[in-house]
Amino acid sequence: MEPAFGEVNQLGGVFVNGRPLPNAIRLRIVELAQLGIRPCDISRQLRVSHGCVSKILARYNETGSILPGAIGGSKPRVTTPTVVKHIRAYKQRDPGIFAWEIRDRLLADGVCDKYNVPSVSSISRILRNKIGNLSQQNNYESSKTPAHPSPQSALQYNAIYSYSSPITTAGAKMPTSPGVPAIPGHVGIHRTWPSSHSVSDILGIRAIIEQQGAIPISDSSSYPTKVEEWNSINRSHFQSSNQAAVNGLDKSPLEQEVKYTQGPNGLPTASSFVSVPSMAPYPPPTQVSPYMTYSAAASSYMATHGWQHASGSTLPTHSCDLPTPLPFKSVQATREGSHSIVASAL
DNA sequence: AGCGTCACGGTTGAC
DNA sequence: GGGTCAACCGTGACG
Repeated sequence: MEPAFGEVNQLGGVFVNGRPLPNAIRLRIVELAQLGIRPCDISRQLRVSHGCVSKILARYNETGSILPGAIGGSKPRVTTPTVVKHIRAYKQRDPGIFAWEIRDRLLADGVCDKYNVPSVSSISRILRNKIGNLSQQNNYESSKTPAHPSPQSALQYNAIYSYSSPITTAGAKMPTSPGVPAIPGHVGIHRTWPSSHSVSDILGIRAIIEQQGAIPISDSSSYPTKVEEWNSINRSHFQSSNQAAVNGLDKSPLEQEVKYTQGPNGLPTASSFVSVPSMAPYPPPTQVSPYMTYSAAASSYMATHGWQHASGSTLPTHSCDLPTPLPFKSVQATREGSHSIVASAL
């Protein structure tokens, strides 16, 4: 059950333990950093722990994505149907083939790479469990018919198992690679950034005031429900969407966040309470309700149609990427080593 | 004072 | 349907 209320950190900010910060806040962190605001100031202003700010910025710097990683789930199976299909084909072609030979062939044929090739024992298990019957059947059939595997049966098999790349198919939940949060090209953020605008603009103070009436803040900044879906949503929306999906980042996630906002009792959840006063650089925590923690700006301008300047001009729609790398002194070597693959994809 | 790092307690989702 | 496990999360504290 989602907690209706988050906890309050030392800075007076609200967070939900175990859950990512709202997209809007994450985005704001990156924005502010891009504007040259020091992480410590970002931390205080958004009332997010500096460790978190550091982590988000480091991740952004490394991957180009502000999105959190995929939470939950299991490692990707290496014995995908495609792999099984190939193993089966090898076995059919050469019933005496060894598991290690199959493994080599999977690599040689490009079915797998060194990172996802099944172990010999896995292959043996596949041979035993999934292909054993077929082999026996083939043997049985071959005893009745000339000893070559029926092309037809192979076709049938392919018909059953053929499935295109999970990524290229719509497979929304098909993992790109669990643990890989967001391939920047897909998820994140285009490498363009709004033209220069003032801090107050980007903080959206005026925008909040002006637009608050029309667009409930709570619609935007609440916690995401399924972060993992963001990626697929981004994938599907990113290129096609010509509306102001906030930077490719995330109109859809924001829409999902709306769901998250709705607590069981109808009360606003963590980040939905916002106040303009909370935009003050260092509002005294005692003054501010914990539920005002997440400043309005990010949420509200995220909620509006595109990143609207106070002037009303809409910022570039795919603007979540920054034009230049953030001025980091170092890139955090996170424990999430798997992300380096993503980073290298940049 | 600012920042990187990591233990901790928590959530999530595939298996 | 529920348990397990391994991924992730942000906080808070330490250096």
